[in-house]
Amino acid sequence: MKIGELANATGTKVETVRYYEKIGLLTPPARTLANYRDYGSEHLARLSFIRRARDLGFTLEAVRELLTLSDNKAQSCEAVDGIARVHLTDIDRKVRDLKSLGLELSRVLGSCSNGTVAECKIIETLAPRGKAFV
Amino acid sequence: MKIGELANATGTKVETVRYYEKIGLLTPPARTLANYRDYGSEHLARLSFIRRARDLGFTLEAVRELLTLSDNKAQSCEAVDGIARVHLTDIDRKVRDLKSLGLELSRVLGSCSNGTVAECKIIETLAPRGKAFV
DNA sequence: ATGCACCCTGTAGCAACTATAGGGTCAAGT
DNA sequence: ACTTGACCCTATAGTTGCTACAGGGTGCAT
Repeated sequence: MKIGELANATGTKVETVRYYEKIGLLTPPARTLANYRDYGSEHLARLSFIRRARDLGFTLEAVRELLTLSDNKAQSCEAVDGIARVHLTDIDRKVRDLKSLGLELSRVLGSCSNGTVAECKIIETLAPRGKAFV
Repeated sequence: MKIGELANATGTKVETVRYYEKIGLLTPPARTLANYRDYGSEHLARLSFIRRARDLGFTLEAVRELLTLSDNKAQSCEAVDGIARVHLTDIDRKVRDLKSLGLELSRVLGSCSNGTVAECKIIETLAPRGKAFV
């Protein structure tokens, strides 16, 4: 498929696709006679992963790391373990944060629909954690 | 508290705190005689919210919007409703994505701990959605 | 054969930080 | 009293991750 089709299917800008190729996140695809990029379904899956991981707040470096889990079939268990473990704790935290944020938004929305404007405690849902200052 | 303490308590760089003030996300705090910024606990809560929302992949503009839910006590139900509703669907999707990503990482980790290096299907967990190209 | 929508490379601009330069403040130690 | 080190100030330049031109080629339909 052509770059515009790939971009469209993944909700990406064409320029961004070329950018990912430039920084080595996407392998350069085959070219047509007219020098157009010609992508296959593996590019589609990979780009989709990159975009959604970015949307979840992972940096490109983190994405690159996650992708090596998939790329490098014959790597040591320790490497895989290390990468996966770090990102797992990260993911757990994000799920918790998103859920409490979602709950508070639902609460505000609910009170709104029954006529009153509830006081929004949205900030408190993501209160300081860990080394809080006393 | 001083800017360094606030930054430290929220896992932020001092420069970033000043940047947020410059773009109007944080209200300018009181100053000491020596012209040092002097923050209170409301700044701590607000900055913590901003940082964690950013970490969840919300843009600064989205964060600004979420914060208005909290700031502007006397706003119309429709405005509140609109903002909350948009971000709620966003949050639901993110939770789903994070969970399947987390599951795949757990699977890889599990197979690793029992000696084998499983083939990593991490890319497939965030497969193209919606307008997939056939 | 001529639009029009798409593709190419290259470069410049924007968002959200991050680092550096050049200088002031303050508590601790000597 | 003074200096040293960790902190603060403003202002500005650099980095990351895109995004938007500029200037030109391709390809299909009218």
